[in-house]
Amino acid sequence: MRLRALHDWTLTTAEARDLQLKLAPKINTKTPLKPWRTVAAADVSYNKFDPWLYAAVVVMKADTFELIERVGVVREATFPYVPGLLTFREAPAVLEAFAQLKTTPDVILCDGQGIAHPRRIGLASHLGLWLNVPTIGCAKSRYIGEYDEPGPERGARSPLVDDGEVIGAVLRSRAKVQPLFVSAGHRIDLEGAISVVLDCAVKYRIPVPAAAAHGFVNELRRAAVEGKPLPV
DNA sequence: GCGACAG
DNA sequence: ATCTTGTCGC
Repeated sequence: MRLRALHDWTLTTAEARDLQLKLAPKINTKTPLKPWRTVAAADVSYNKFDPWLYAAVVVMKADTFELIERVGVVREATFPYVPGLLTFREAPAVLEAFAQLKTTPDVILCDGQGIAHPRRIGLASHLGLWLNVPTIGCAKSRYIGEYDEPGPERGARSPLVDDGEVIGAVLRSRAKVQPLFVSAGHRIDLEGAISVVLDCAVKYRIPVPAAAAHGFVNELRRAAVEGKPLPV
C-alpha cells in the first residue's frame, strides 16, 4: 500500500518528543467508523540484547478472518525502547512491512496506544498519519490514565481518563480475562475502535488479526535465530 | 526526590 | 519485548 513519508526517523529523544508535539494536533479521533471488509494488524518481536527487529502485518477478511495477505520484515533497531517513544523504535520496521503490502486494509489494529499517550500520539496514532487509514490502539496494559475496573462480562468497559480527558477505554474483550486498553489511533473515534476490537476478539482475549501478527513475528524471529529460511 | 512507565 | 512448567480457578 502507499504511505506518505512525513519525516525522518533518525532523531534524538528530545527531537522525537518535539516531533510528537508538532504532529499531535493533526490526529483525528472524531471520525465515525465506516463499514469495513478487511482488517489488518501489525506487531513487532525481538530478543532482548539483540538489535534485530522482526515486524509484520497481516490482512484478513473481517467476516471470516480468512488470511488475505501478510508481510514480514527483518530490520535493525535504530532507537531504544523509551516509554513515550515506542513509535521511534517500532514504526520504521512496521511501515516497511506496510509499504510491501499489495492491498490497503479498511482498518488497522496496532499493538500499543493510540491517543492514550502523554502527548496524545502513541504508536497507533503516529502510524495512522503515515498510512492515512483508520488505526486503533489496542494495548495489553496501561500506559497512562486512571480507570475503574470494568465488569467481568465480555464487552464491559470503563473510561480511561487523563487530566480530565477521556483518552480511551478499558475493555473486557472476553469474560473474566484481563482487559485491553483501547484508544483511537487516527481517523476513527473511540466507539469505532471499541467495536472493531470486540468484533475481532471472538475466541481469545487478543483480537484474531493481532494474535496472527504476533504469531507470525515470533515465527520470523525463531527462524532467523536458527538460521532457517524466513517464512513468507 | 520518589515512583510509574505501551513494547 | 523475552526467558518458561506447573498450577490455581472457573
